[in-house]
Amino acid sequence: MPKSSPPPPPRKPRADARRNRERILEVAKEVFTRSGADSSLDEIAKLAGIGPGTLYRHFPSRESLLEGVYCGEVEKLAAAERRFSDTLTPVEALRAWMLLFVDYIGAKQIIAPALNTMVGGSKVFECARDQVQGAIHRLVARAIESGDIRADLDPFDLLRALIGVANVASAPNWRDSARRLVHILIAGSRPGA
Amino acid sequence: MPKSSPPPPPRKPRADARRNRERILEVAKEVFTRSGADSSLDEIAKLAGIGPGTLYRHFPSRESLLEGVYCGEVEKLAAAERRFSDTLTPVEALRAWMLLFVDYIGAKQIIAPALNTMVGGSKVFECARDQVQGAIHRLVARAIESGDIRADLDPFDLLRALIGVANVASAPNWRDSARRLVHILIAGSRPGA
DNA sequence: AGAATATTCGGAGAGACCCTCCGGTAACAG
DNA sequence: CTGTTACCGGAGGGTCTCTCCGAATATTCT
Repeated sequence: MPKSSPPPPPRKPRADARRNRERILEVAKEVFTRSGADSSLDEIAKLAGIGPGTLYRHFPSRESLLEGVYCGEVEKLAAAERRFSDTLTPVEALRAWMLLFVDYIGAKQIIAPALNTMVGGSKVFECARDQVQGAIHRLVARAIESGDIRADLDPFDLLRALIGVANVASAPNWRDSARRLVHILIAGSRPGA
Repeated sequence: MPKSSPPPPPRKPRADARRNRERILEVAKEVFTRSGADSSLDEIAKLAGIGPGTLYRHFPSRESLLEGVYCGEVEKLAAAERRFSDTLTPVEALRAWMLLFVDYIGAKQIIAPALNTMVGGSKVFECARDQVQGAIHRLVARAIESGDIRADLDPFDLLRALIGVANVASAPNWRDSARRLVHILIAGSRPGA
């Protein structure tokens, strides 16, 4: 007689698997930050002290590894959205969050190609995309409600601009430039403009 | 006794060399537009009906090939700058040129990584960079003079934003989004803002 | 505790790509 | 027409990505 219960939680993951997964994320984050998004995956595996097979079983594609690495950062961004919304005026919360976004994303070299999928239709990066899109959507809605931002502003437009700005994070003083651009974007989104 | 005249024009380039160079540019433009900036160079050579060696002699690096392909487009942008400056008010000339930039550059998928070097310090892309930087510099200077744009606006900031926006040219309706962003950028650069 | 079993590990290897080198060949000058 | 020069094109070394499979190990059941 077969078990009557439907397939129970198959088994709990093995300890070494979890350890390896975390070590991979740790090393990948460092290597991506240092050498950009097209670093050698074999090099990451070697630095993590595992074989390429193990790396590819945990993260079948380069993009899935990038997603794994930056999902943590994205959660911090989502948390910041809640914090800013609680402590700042709507438009200042939006500004602060945008500045933080530029710092967080731009500081890590070159997530660019992966980020593009965030506004595109790709299926990967779902977790990150939903969180970021939700955050900017709420921030903009609040700022529109308070009358500081034009009602017809599409939050995605701002998001695209932010990602674009973060893309160009190579010039020597890109950071100042990016901050000035955030101010320009917000000024250009005011009702009077 | 050596020739007294300094090295005369060494020789005129061979006919097949010029033919090959043009064919390479033609094919590369199509492939880059279709498959992005990291297409296989071997594939381009094969499609052009030549060997890899020939491709690499004409264009030693991937970036130099990209520069060769897009230098023509950039010249059209420079020409448009002159035309707009002659026929439009300063701020409208700036707006029209920015919209044209987005159309020209964003329509070709993925020049992104190469474009980044345009605002960065890289030595490649010099021809294109100088033309584009000169154009936006003149447009902004004229608009500042007429009082429609804040005097402390850095033209490079706008250029970086444009390149960023063009980077994200993947979403279904990126074109409308990009046009809205140009308007936001200009509105945010006005003196009152 | 000890055996059975399922899952993970890690390296070997196929395929693609980038780029270089060099012998053959075709164009230009005299 | 002949010599010289520059160009052509493919073969090949090195690197990277990603897959496959035997060996090793953690977890579970008796």
